[in-house]
Amino acid sequence: MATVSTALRRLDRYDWLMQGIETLRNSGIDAVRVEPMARLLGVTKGSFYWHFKDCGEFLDGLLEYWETEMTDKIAAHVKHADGEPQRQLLALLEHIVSEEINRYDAAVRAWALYDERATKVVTRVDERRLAYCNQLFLHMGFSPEQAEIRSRMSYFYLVGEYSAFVPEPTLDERLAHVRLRHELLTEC
Amino acid sequence: MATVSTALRRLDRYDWLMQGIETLRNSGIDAVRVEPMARLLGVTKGSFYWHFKDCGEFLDGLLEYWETEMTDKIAAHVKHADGEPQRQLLALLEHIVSEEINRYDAAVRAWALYDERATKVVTRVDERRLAYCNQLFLHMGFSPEQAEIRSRMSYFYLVGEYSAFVPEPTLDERLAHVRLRHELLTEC
DNA sequence: TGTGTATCATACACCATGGTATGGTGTCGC
DNA sequence: GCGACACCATACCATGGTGTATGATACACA
Repeated sequence: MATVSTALRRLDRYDWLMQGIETLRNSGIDAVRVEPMARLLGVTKGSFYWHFKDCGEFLDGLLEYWETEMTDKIAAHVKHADGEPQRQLLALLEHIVSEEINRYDAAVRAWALYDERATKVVTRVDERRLAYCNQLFLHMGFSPEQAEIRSRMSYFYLVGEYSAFVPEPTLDERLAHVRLRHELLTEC
Repeated sequence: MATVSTALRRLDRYDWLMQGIETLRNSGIDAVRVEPMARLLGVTKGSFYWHFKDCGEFLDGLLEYWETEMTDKIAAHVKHADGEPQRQLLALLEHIVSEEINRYDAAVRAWALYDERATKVVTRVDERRLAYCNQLFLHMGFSPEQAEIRSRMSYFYLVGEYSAFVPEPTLDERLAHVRLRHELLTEC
């Protein structure tokens, strides 16, 4: 057998995790299997079981990656966005919509429906986001009751838009929608 | 072997479909497998393959059942709810929230993420619901642009609430939320 | 040049499932 | 009480997955 030595770069945990994220996004958590991913990576599952003890450890790694990426991105945005809360909210919504920060959200949510570990992670992320949104409305001067309903309307819209199966509007249209929602929720 | 003849009722397609719906709701589409369901039903897969040609036919049956149940329930509600569109919308939202009409929605949406047949069905249902909601706002006198954003806010809130992982409020709280949303979206 | 180590390949045992082929069994009409 | 049929059990094969044990291989460094 001619050992064709085609620039054989060895893989590490990160390569496997990236393949897992991609497979999760494209085909769902039940397509995240060792042997198919090994084929995609051009190796065998011997590689997988070198880097990970078993599937459980791999899935925990996926969740950890997703959670930190989510919180880091939000944190990075929140930092350079001070000012009045009204403008802060608009900037946040525009950022989420234009950056497609929720790109993997649907896949992880579907996963979390039937996996307790994923449920815990998604719950933490959702509660953090919702609490942040709620604070913005409180800082605008709304009553706790109004802040709650308005923050929920802001956040659930995003989740619903990514979860519902309606033809996705263009980016421009979505940005126009953001402004209209922002107007409706802050100016009355 | 003592043939224990424990009131052995024979099954039909409907029994299998109901088991499929329950399994789908409790454990997701990837748990909808023939042999496990057969165990739950106390039979073997011989029964399944008597009533259904294969898994494809079974899954089509599940989708058909879900779609007709959804549209029938909405249609049944719409009928006896005439009057001004403003009250009609409120009645619709209250009905959806209190009847938990979206009980299987999350499971079917998760399914539809990676299955084309399910995608088509969920898309039809979502577009129908959204269009109905949109018409209500148009009848209230809102501009097409405002009707679009308000109907989307109404509907995506529901989808998002069922998809997000935040502690579900009590029924009373959710009904209070419905009234606050309705107020915000119709009275300004 | 030789040795060690990280990394992967290979082979294997084991299990779950889809689908088929065929035989068994209760029930109903006559 | 006897066929006929609806319904299910059983046995079987093919496929594809997890996890393990162990052998190959290249590269780093002496």
